[in-house]
Amino acid sequence: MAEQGITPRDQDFSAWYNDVIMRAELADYSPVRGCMVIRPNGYGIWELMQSGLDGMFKETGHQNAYFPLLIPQSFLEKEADHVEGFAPETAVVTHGGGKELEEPLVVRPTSETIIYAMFGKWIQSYRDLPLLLNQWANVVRWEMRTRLFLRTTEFLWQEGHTAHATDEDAQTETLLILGLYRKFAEEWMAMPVLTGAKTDSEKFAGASRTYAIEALMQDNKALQAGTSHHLGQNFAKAFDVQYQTASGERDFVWSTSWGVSTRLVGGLIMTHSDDKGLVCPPKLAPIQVVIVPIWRKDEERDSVFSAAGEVEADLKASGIRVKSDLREGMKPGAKYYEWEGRGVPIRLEIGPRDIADKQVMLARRTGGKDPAPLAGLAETVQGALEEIQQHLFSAALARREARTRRGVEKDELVEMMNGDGGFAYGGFCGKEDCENAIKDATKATIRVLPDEEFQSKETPKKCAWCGETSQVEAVWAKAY
RNA sequence: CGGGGCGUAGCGCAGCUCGGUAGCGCGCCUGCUUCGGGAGCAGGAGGUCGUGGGUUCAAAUCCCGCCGCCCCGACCA
Repeated sequence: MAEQGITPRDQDFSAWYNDVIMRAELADYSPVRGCMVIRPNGYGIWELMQSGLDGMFKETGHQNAYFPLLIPQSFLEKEADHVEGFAPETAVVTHGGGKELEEPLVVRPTSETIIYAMFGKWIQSYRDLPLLLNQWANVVRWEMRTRLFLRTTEFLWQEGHTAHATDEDAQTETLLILGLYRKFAEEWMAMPVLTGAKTDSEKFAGASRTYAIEALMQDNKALQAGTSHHLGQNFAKAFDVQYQTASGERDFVWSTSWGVSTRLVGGLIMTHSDDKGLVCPPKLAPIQVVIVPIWRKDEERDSVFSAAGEVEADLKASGIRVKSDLREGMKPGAKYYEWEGRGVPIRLEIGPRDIADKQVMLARRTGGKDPAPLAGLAETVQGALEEIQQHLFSAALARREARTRRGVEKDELVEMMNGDGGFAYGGFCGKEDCENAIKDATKATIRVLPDEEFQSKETPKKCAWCGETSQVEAVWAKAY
């Protein structure tokens, strides 16, 4: 046994999750409590996520900017709900250069406040709107309990902040981003998500409305994978961000904020990986193809290495992220295990027999191994990568649907949430009392009030808890 | 902060009950033989036993304090 084993999912999902991260060398615990080190394999996934998302933001007219890490404490206190939500979890700098600061500086838990302070300077006219900014940054939230990628004290994310002339424009923006997040989750991460609005009790501190994408993990718990907030005029009023309209009046801007974080990496792991280690969707795999040469004698090694080099160059030329594993003194089987653990989607084995037959063996991380002719190999591999991407999405979608129940009433909701979990659709009267009662009884929360596309054909008539008239359909689940 | 587990070599652990010169597996280094699913043999390097105090001729082991980590809950992206 070369390395320690991975705890099976059905034995202990949390242990499995940590084992996969360690085996794939995605991250490691750091000397700082609650903070992780993102290792090259994990950071490579994040970089690909960044690049995919960044492209979408720019295509839709957003620009990147950067604001300070440190925020005057008084800024955070200007918006009542915001301070209430974030004050308990901030890290505060009280000293600098050996002296106590006149005003403490908060390490940003999110950047609304400092950004609106600047928006106030930059926005005078309706001609300055919309202002569409995004920043890639780190933030700090002093959480009580942390988990690698899912909740760390410091985490990496992007936060978009936009200002608009009208409520409608801000609403359109909020939903545009929600749609981008969904597209990214589904097309890049192969992770199906529900979209919808949050209830008041789950919405962002300071927002008028919060929308989210929610995914179902393999342990049937939900993961909030991204949020998009309509902030109304709350922050504009707190920071006095006004503009002059075309007709000459003054008005506060309407604004939005939205973000996804390194938590997405955790979602990716828990959506696709198996008991052998990470399974990475090809679009986000830092290494999409690994070439493992096989040989006995020296002269075989030479010819196999040269064949591997040609295949590598061929695939690279087609834009495939490929690596040759030329390490000597390591048997092929050992390499297979290592690359499987790291989630590389495709492995190409090249030995003397393959060279003689003008082929390679193509093994998929998701199962199956077949010969593939050298002629047209790049196209074959490209096709296989696309199939794997598709297959992962379909499998995840099927898993979610198998764990989804619609039209649940009290008994089924309780049984499901206290049992195997999953997404439970049911009627909701809209009262916070019912929401809380369900949470107390099952630890489940309303993940979203689903968008039309996800709503049930038969609209629930009664609240799943109290039985009174339902105002809206809700989706419950236990969540990370 | 409450409950549970744990700190001994890079990693995973044994040793602790009953005190007496620190051990195993993996990994690492060197060499030879191997190589189509986790290689074998030989030699070798590597440890203030989390930390501070106490008991003792003698502490990884017994006693007291502290620190840290993981898991489950409350808080949350």
